Amino acid sequence: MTGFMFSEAANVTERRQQPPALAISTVIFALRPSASSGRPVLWLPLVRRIREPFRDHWALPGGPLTQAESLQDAAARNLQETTGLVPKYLEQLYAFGGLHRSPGQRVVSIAYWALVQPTEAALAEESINVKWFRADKLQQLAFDHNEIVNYALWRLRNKMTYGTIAYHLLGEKFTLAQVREVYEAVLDRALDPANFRRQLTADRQIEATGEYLQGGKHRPPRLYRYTGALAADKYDNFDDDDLDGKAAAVP
Amino acid sequence: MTGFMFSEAANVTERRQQPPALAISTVIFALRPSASSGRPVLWLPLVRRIREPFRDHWALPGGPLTQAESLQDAAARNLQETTGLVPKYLEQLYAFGGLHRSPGQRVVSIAYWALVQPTEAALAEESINVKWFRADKLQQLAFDHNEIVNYALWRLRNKMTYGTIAYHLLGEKFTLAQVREVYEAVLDRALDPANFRRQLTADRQIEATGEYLQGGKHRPPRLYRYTGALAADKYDNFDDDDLDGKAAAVP
DNA sequence: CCAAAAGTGTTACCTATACACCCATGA
DNA sequence: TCATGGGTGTATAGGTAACACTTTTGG
Repeated sequence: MTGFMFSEAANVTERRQQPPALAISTVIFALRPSASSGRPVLWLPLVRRIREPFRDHWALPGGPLTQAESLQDAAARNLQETTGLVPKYLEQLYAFGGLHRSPGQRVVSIAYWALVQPTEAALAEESINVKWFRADKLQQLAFDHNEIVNYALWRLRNKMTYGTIAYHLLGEKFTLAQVREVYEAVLDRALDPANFRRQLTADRQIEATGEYLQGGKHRPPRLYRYTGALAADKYDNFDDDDLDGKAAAVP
Repeated sequence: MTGFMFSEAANVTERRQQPPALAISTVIFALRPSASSGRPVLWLPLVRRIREPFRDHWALPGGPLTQAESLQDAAARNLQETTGLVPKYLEQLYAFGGLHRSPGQRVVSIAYWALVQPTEAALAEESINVKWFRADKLQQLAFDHNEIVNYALWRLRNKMTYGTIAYHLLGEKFTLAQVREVYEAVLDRALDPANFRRQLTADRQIEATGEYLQGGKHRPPRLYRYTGALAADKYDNFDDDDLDGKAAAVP
């Protein structure tokens, strides 16, 4: 890089004057059958950086926050532009605001994480600059994006352990064994099919459709449907419509 | 306000051009014995706004993000300036980024929440513009700060239910009954003293000091100490589960 | 001695787990 | 028919809740 010291000095000056930039990053998870075992594995899309810093490194989809959209909307738009998919689940992850995350101007990134269904069409939407990777075998990413992904993975496993989130990685109808495979893929451990089945059938959010999945090698399993509220916990969609608000008294 | 329409028009123009401002807000909880029952109750400090918008309304402590400090540091500084206290617990809560939180320029607030010990000195540090209020009886606050407080309360109750967080609201030494009172105050329900005791004594992070609390009316209880890790790691607090918190499923 | 909180013991119940076993289907 | 995953039954362990009971102090 030419003029290295000069531009560094310029950066120092900029840092003192410019406010921190605000960006959105999104960790997008989907399941894809492993080529070897056939079991589902977590994948996520990354974009290749086409300019400095970290040129040619892979990074999370994202970008600066546009004026006209809420944080959630910005994340959803990034996701749509990158994968062509509409997420079944989208949640704020964390605001990363360390001083030296990015060389040059200071950047505060608000990270989101999403679950999308593994439509082949979507996964096929790759290009030279957008590619899907296995979440458990990531190379060195740009900025602190490895840490963001790790935190998202931690959160996903947590929700998978305690909450009801697996269905967002599946289509409308699914077998109980498919749900179990999702749990096993994310938590990376085997689960007892008998007990797992009992837990799910005890959950009233899981409803038998009456249909059966045909075409398998063995006894056709029942198809189920998730009837849990996809919208509106009391705090959902918080960012969109709201009272006016702003930071408190400036000291 | 003179020139109202003119400045409104100016604001609209500004919105399109300026990037969103970044601010930090902090919800600070402490326990204080209720005047009537003597049981501990949650209180939090608020600051009076001395300028528009929401002049003379009460608001969360906070301010714009200074260049030289991380998000966590900014929150800690706000807290210190407002209460004079150093928090025993400080964790990121959520980034609020709705479009119309603040009249005028758009503001994205990264909210933190903290637990501090109920030193009288600290609670006495009030002024005309800084005052403590009961967390369960708040008036209408500035901006969307009521919702931020409500979310912080939800998170506190959640952590109190599943995690080990009550000790951060107490001093170095405490009786098991005091811990139980904290749980009862936050969760707002009675707990069985016998079973509660057993759960805590089974926890290796709770350690008997060998001392006894004298001066009570009845049998003097043992004093215990919390030996769990207090230090926040570099990501602030990663043990955040958020269970089914701010989830937003997109239809 | 009495009141009340500290602290102990016991039991019922619920749920997670392990695992034996039957069922239904494709090949 | 056999292999295999779908699906059911059942015994056990560990933890939680309910509550009776004993202990220790101040008044």
